[in-house]
Amino acid sequence: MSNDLAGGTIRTMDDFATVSGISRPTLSKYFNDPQSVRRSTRARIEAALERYDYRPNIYAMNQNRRLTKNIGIVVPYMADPFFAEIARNVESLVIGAGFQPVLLGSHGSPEQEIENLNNLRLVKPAGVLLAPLGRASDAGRIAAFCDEVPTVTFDANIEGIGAAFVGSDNAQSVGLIVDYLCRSGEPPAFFEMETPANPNANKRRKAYIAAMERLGLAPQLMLAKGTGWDFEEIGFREGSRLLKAGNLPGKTILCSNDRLAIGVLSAAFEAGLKVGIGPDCDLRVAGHDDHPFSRYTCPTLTTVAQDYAAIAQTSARILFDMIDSSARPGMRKSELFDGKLVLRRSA
Amino acid sequence: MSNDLAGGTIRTMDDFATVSGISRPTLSKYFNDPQSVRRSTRARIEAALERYDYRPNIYAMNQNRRLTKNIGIVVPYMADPFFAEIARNVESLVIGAGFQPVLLGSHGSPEQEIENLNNLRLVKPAGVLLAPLGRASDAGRIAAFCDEVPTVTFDANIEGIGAAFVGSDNAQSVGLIVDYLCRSGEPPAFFEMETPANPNANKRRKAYIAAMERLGLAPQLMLAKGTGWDFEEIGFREGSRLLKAGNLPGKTILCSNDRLAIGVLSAAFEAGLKVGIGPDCDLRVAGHDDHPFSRYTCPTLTTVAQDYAAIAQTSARILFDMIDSSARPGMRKSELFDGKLVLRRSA
DNA sequence: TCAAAAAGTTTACGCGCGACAAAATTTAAT
DNA sequence: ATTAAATTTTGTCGCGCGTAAACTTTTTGA
Repeated sequence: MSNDLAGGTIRTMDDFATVSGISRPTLSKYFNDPQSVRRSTRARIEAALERYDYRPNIYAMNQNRRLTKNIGIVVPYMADPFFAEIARNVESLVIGAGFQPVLLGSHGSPEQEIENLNNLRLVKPAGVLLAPLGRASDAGRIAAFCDEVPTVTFDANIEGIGAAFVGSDNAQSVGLIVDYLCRSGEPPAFFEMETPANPNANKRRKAYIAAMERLGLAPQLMLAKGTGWDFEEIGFREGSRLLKAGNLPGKTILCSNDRLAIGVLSAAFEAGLKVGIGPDCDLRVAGHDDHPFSRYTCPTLTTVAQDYAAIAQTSARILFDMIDSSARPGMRKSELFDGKLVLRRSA
Repeated sequence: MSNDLAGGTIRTMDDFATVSGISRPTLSKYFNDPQSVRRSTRARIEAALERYDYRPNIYAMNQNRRLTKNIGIVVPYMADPFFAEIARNVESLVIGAGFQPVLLGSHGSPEQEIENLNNLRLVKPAGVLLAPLGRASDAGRIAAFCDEVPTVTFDANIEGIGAAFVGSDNAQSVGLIVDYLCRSGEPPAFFEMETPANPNANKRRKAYIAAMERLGLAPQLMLAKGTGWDFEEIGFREGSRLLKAGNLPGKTILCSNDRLAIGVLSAAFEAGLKVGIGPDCDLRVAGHDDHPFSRYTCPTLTTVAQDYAAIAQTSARILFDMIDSSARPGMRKSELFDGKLVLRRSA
């Protein structure tokens, strides 16, 4: 339905200025922030936009701008539905705030993580929401990046890196499930990787020990060999080994995360063990995170849910505030959210 | 170690030309295609690059280029590990070919899918690798996009859309597993969604019917109510309903995809049914796709593996060829790959 | 009602690089 | 060594938009 008053297609902002009757500088203002022009002007622009559906050239737009409207989102492992979900959460907040998300996954590789940051540098992002790999991360390079670009980290904390960190209160969440497990049966042993990639694992181990000691019980650690991000495989393999060896410290296993627990459940099933809370059950298994798949395991997995939404919202809000005030907050903030117990059939 | 011979930092290609002793047009050629300059020149440039680590401004670069080095990758649902994996596969091929991947997920929403294509338009990609939602897709708009941008579709075919399609040969793969199931026990009933979002589901249903008739058996369809992409939930809910109703057509269920099967396995477990191939088992369940989680279900899931790697490589190669020859192939090609039987414990 | 403030217009410049043409240089081939 | 071919250099233009300054119009508020 578009009139070719200008005798051709609308390709440039100048063209659009001509057909819409609005000056180009005003249009420029509008496209950078629709709220920055008067209501009536905005209406006129948007009416014209309906008819001609012009969209500014992002390359020309961003060329002269010191900061773009891009916001980088980096997660350690996109094929993990947990991160895919939280990334999606964050993504929609970024869009809602009028920014353009640039979503990158690190595939569990520190090199890829740095590569992602380098690629982000090229798009001159206004800010970055970074869930680092953790222990494996090249902390020095990440710190250098954070010096250049306002960055908020989430999920995994690397001390001192990023302007803020938002995550879960592992002490609280682990305490919660340890309390539950002890109240409802035999106290749990803690199953985790020997050298976990994720810093949360260490915090959870400490939280487990503290919770047990608080209850006057002896902590029992079960350490799984293996590295990388194939947690189900590690949980399965090492779970099988421990179950077959028959040297379990007890009848209740608390896994450092749900993906390990999924592997352990699979191992228990293979070994012919009945997992659950009934008197006829051989084993109780619990996890941590409320992974999207944890409600379809056999049996369904008792776990602690992280507050996805709050973590996403808070980290995004902190970043937006930094961008607005165009200043780093004096102190590195650290906001932690409580987990919620999710009782299912496995424990 | 960078000398400031120019008395400052290297910000522009002109600066870099000065310090490297190479003319700017030659540098421009190099950055657009390193192979396009003489070997000795390339060496000099790369030596200088080591010292000054200059990187061209992508916005200025892409502004005047008709086609960028961007390649869009769109998958229907990033939180599905199957798609995350195939996306990652494709991504690495794109990088290997010297392009910049732009990865987008459609969150199972046709609107988001179109939005993704619109966003891609803005970055003027050299080409796009698109795994469409399928039935729900806005075929008209996607077709319009494919008119503008060289696009190869994969995973889900929408007839006539895109310059080529690369996927699995559902007739072959379903035939394979139907044959196996019939040979090793009771013939399977086919479990799928009533109105599946994915066009593969329809092809698989037809393939199932054809395979059964070829064997002289009566096809049995089990249709699950529900829409959307929460397949595990649908498989669980509808699986529970069918199992409880006790009106199963038989003792073997072939699911249209692994995610449904994961739900069905969970439902069977809840219902106290033993799934597997032993004489003491109540039910056999098989899936399709070899989903990353299918090796950790209880029991582990017998399924048909799609040839991820071949699909990714072929679709990428076809797209690269199109880009190189800067021409649409005369006929819409359709390449299909065979599935491979993956025998596990569930059937 | 009238002046001050806010918003829009006109004009003009520059960003960093792609693209091209013509001249100069290097390399390859006879 | 000489010529042709390939490559690089010099120089120049323009992409589409951000942005600043000076000016004009509209809105606001007492």
